[in-house]
Amino acid sequence: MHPYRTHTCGELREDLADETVRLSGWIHRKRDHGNLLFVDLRDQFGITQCVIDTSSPIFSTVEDARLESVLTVTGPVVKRSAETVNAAIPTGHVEVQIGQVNVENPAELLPLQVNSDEDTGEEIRLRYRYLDLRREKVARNILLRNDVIASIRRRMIEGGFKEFQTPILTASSPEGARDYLVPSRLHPGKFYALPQAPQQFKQLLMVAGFDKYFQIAPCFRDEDARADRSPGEFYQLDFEMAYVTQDDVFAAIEPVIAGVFEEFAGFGRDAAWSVTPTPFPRIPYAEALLKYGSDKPDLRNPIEIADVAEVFAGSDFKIFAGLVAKGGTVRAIPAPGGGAQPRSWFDGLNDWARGEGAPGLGYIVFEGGEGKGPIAKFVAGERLARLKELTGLGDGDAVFFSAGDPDDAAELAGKARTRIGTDLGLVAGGRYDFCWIVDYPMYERDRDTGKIEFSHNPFSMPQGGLEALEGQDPLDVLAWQYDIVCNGVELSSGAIRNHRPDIMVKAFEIAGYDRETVEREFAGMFNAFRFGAPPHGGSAPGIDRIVMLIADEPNIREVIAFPMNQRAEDLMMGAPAEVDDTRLRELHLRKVLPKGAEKAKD
RNA sequence: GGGGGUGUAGCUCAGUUGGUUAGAGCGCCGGCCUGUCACGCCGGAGGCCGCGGGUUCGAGUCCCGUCACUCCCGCCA
Repeated sequence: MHPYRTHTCGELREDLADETVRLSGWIHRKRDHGNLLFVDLRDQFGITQCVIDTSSPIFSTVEDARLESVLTVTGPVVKRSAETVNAAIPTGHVEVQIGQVNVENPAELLPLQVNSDEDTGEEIRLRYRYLDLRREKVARNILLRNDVIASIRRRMIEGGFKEFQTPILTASSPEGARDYLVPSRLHPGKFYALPQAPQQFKQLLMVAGFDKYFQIAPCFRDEDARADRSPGEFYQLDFEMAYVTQDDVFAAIEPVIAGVFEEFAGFGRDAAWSVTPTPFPRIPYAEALLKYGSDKPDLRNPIEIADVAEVFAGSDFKIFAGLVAKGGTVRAIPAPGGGAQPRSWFDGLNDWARGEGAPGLGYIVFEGGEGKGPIAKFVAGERLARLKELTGLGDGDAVFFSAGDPDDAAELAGKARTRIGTDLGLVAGGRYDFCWIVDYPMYERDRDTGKIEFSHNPFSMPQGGLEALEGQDPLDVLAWQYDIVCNGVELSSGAIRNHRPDIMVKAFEIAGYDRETVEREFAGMFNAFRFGAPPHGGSAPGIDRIVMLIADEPNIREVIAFPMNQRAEDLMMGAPAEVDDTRLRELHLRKVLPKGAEKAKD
């Protein structure tokens, strides 16, 4: 007989009755009746009830073993009587009569309760992650992650993509985040950088003649964390295709994404969530900003923002009229059915808006064919009629206003849209609503410096090519750049790349980089593009976020086996850690500077 | 770097207007219990109330500072 097990803890059924089996696992729970003891033995596959009574000489060995100790038990499978069947678990029709036991590893007092789903503080969970991972919910998420990745890989390979590995120790890349640096021992004073994404490598694979590339790629960025953004490292489904248009990229990846979501849409739920059918809707960036106040709109929220500048232009409401006259705008956020809300709800939204740095949120309630509320008296007659027309609202509804500089007004309107939709219970549940955001501007003006900068990836092909860059205001140039968004979460961004050195030079020149800088900073790619580069494009959906959405988890740590905390520390392994001077010297580094010294000039 | 929230037993939390001995559930230790499956019953141990300072006759509670964790902004696709 195998020293540890003949079956798993999820495997035994009635047909094995009277057979002697051996199981190994953790003590999930004990029920001690004094002369009769039940032990629930758990492994990845399930839980099996084992039983022993005082007639056995090893009774006290089992009784003394604490929860989460690892046991190997041997004994006959016994069919349970009808009254003692536990229909709640698959193994509930049988139990194992413990004949022999071996305590493989006893457990000390636990810092967290494995057999409970009660919340435990993040710090303890991460410090004892191996115990946290024993818990049903976390373990299920991590297994889901495996299944999702396996499904993605299968679908990509079936789609003709080839999987590649690209370097981890590489040069700083131009993504815009801080790099993680690794000092070189062989080259004093020089550093490798961990890749923020395999961006240049995948483009170089296209130049190399490989037609469809993909990789479940680790990416490293030294930036602060968020609930949906793990610090330090994360994984992307990085892919790239040669000789493609934007339509081709969408057509290739949509069935993969939609397919994976459909496959797992029932995860942990009574009913499967619906998934947007392909092709996913495409929303131009400018339209998204106007209608949703965001380039990652949650389409489960039915509210659509309207531009109502004309309603207030030249009106007696001098604040808005003045803003419009100065080139500002007024955005209306409809609140269908909002008229039924108490005054305190309107006041609360106003307080919230002030907390966001806005002067407030003006509003009008439609009632009995007229407008009510603090600013309603300024919007009467034709203006009121036009407002109703633009917002599609009527009696019983309310509308809020966000006014000011178009960018600011759109942003506040977007946040208000989310709040109002949530407050009024308008956001649909049980759905994965996908869309593409397309037609991103190539450039934007930095609000502080006034300088023209790349708005997204500098390697995107401008729509219209070189002519577009030469012929018009750079701020009007659109890029072949796109994001895929699901339920308000940005899953990826991608682009048709700029594969022409002449257009690259021009594009960077507009953003203030001379030819020499481009040739030096992006040497690998720039050189490659001189030797026959195919038109190409791709994208890189975030693996962690896909799993997060499928698992319906609000925090990315719930779908990562060993995440760092918000301050990018691994509490379990003790990383980052100090190193001794000998090792620093070997790397040609001197003792570290005291805290705060990074700001000083020397 | 900035703002919000939290910090009380091993874990999750309660703790009234500042009041005398800081509680509960789970876990742990001991006792009873042969059909439970979140077993039940009885008893027990376990507390720098994050840390430091202050106000007060008296502080878990109020004030100031600080640290940790977390969420958000900045940052980052």
